[in-house]
Amino acid sequence: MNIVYMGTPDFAVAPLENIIKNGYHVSGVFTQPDKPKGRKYTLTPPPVKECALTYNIPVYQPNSMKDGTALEILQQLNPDIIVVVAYGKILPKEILTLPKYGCINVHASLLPKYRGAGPIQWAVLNGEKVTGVTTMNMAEGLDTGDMLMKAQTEIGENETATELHDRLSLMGAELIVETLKAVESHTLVPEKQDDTLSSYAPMLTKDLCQIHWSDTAQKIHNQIRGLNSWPIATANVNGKKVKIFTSRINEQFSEQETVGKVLSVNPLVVACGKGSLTILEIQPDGKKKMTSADFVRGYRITTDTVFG
RNA sequence: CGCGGGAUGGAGCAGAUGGUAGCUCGUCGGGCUCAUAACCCGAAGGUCGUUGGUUCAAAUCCAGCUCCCGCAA
Repeated sequence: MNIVYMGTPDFAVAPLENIIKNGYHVSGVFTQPDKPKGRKYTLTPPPVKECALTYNIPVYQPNSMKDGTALEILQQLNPDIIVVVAYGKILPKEILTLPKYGCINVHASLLPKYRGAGPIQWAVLNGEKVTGVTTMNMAEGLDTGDMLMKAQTEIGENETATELHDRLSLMGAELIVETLKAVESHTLVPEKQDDTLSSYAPMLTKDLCQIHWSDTAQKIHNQIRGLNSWPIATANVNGKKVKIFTSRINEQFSEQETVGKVLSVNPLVVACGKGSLTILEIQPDGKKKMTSADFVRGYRITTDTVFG
């Protein structure tokens, strides 16, 4: 089977590799153009590109999928199927219908829930207990295609979006290969999505970062987990901004405390609207990430300190 | 040349107006405890990122360089 793969970030690397390792022929990889990154504004290739190059697979990075050049390339590659994993571009109908078996996509949620660009993070932010990956036949709508296979997993109480991301990436890698095998043996039974159960998970923005200590400890904990590793939940201490990377829910100290007040310094515990949070990893503005113990020492945190 | 913060013993930080380098920890030794991440006593450990300049004298002032980080993309 001749496959063209489309994907961009880390999430899409494992699935690509697993497809290759299972002996499928990947004749071309589409990925987003290199983008300037970091303070020095250096042009950085997307992870999928670097991966594809190590396997000597031709890489294509069109700016647009709609101007016809992508279509031309695809016609030459003549894939039996296109596999799309977090590519980041909408495919026009001409491309969706080009391959014999169409385009299939791996999405990091149990569809129809969490359609969109941020399914993993939003599942954590909302405190979901279970999530998974879904493969589907791509349709013109965003993540609305008929579902092919699913795999589900529990979200750990303290699991961060980063950790979940990595696990789902591996699950997606397994599931896409299973799906491809099923495509070949024609044993798939596509299942329509129930649109009434759907929800949308947009890309994260920095508006979500600020912690409101009047929220429940559970909600803030979800916020911290879900925004890790980007864009990271933030708070203010003694007039300085800090990023909070890791926390644990603390049921004790729940009542009648000023919200945001430091209840304990070792370990560092902060009062919330309901319950309290133990802070484990924190990063002051302009500094490196450090343990809360180091933070308490260097920044003179006492039980009179109040987080804002 | 996008904006800004920073580089001080193993860790995190203080060190206005230049003149013996400190704090909270950690480490090592000892003590007290049935015991302890607790407490008490003592010790070791720093070319103050790098190069040059100003000065009788610079961690502290000036310039260049390297690296780290936040914002913006």
